[in-house]
Amino acid sequence: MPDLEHETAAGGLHDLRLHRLDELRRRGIEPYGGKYRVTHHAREIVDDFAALSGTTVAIAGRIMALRSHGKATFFDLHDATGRIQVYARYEEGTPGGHELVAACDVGDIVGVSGQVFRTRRGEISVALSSLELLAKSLRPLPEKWHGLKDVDLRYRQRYLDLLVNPEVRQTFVLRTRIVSAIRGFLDTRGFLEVETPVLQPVAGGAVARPFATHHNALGMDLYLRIALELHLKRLLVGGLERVYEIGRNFRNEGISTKHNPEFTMLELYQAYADYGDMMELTEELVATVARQVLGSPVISYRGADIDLSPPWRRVSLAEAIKGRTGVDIQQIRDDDDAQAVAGKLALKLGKPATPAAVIDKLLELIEGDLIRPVFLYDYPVAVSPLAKRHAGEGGLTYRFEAFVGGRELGNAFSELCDPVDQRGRFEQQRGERARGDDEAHPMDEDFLTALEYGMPPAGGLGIGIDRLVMLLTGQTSIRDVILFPLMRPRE
RNA sequence: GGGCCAUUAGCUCAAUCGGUAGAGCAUCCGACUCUUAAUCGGGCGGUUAUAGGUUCGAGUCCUAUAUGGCCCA
Repeated sequence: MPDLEHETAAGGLHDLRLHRLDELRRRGIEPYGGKYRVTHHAREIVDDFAALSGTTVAIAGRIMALRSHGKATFFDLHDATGRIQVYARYEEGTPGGHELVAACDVGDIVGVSGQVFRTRRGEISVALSSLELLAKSLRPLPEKWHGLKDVDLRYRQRYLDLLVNPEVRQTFVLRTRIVSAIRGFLDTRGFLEVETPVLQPVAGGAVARPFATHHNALGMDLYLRIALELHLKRLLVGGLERVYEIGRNFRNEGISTKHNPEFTMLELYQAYADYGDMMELTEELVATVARQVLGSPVISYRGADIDLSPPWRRVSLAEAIKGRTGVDIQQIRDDDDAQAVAGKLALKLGKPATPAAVIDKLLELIEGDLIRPVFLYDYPVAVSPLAKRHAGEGGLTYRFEAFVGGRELGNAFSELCDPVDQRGRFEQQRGERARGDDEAHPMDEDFLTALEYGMPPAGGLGIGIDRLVMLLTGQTSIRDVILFPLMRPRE
């Protein structure tokens, strides 16, 4: 037997509890249980106390605090619904149960049955009549009062973050409810949820660098998808008129408070609709989800109240950029124009000064000011290789982006369904790539073949789910709405 | 990719001008039959992220590295 008086360092604690594990087994107590028949949860017992008082319940959860008074012990049991206090009392003649209580540590997962009652101090509790150890904990939990604050540890060991920081748990519960609300909204409007490939020979549908991988049996290089778009449009060709997918995209780019290499997008396509319909759908969807999940279309974000109720303001991209920077993007027609503007405003592009690059940069400059919901519409063809050309305005497309809280929330357009025009756009993008823009859209012959069979005119919409969750939960970092954000390995 | 900041006990944090590394919680031992951040008494726990350097002396100053955060690209 180790010297318990002196075996209490962190490693020592681990050894100590391993030793206790052996002790328990030696006494015929298995510290890792199986099925436990739970009859009630903490929340129910508190909510239905009047009905449950005096009845016997079986609950299970983790011991998060332990207050031992010699022959009486109180502990806080946490389950998925909340916290309930358990009261264990030493009774003459039944010492066995009490010994087991004494063997419990903070962090252990136990099943308890007993009668519901209220203590003298008024706390609704369960008076323990039997205790079953379901999982012994070998490591100390983070501090009970201050929680876990070290962001590095919070992301790397998210389970601890969830365990001790209730507001974190709440954020992720909201995330799930938001996604469910979106599904409900779309399902009732006749949209069909589908799944399309993550592994693709050509990664298209967006402007981004893909992750590359390899299929051994086929001896074939593949990419992880960067967007859902091109496969969903193939489904429009196939006669599915309203489809959507909520799926993971992968982009091989830097990490920031707005970017995680894998993130979740909603994309939906509606045949015979246009980008005006997509604006209405966007504002309706976001406001409905906010009402369902938060109870109100007015949210508080970074100290500002933002009303998400439709209709949202609509401003052309050209007006928005001109108003803020004085630049008329209609006048940026070729690389010379682009270079002139880039030089005049001292834009740092990081890639060749093409009209597309300069317009992207200008948009980035004004983005932070777009707090209240707004649609910026009619984007140039140069930055919209998959959107239908504007009938009236040369060089523009029927495309918009939605902004809320200073961030892009969604991107939509009337889909380009002319296969000849689409081929031309891809050729154009190939040119951009040849000039050094490795994010330019790749040629996709398989997709063009599909278009050549005839794709109905359609409106398409993409919404960044992580961004939407950030907006609705008041988080300012994408890592706080992704359970396990990408981290460099430690050591 | 660049700049700035952080890294001290399992967790949350102190440490004056460069002069003996501390506290609370957790943990261990003891007391205690209605406590709830239980309380009371007594202990254990540190290569101050890592590797170098300056100095009589470094948690503190310098350099590099690692990880993270914020800002910029």
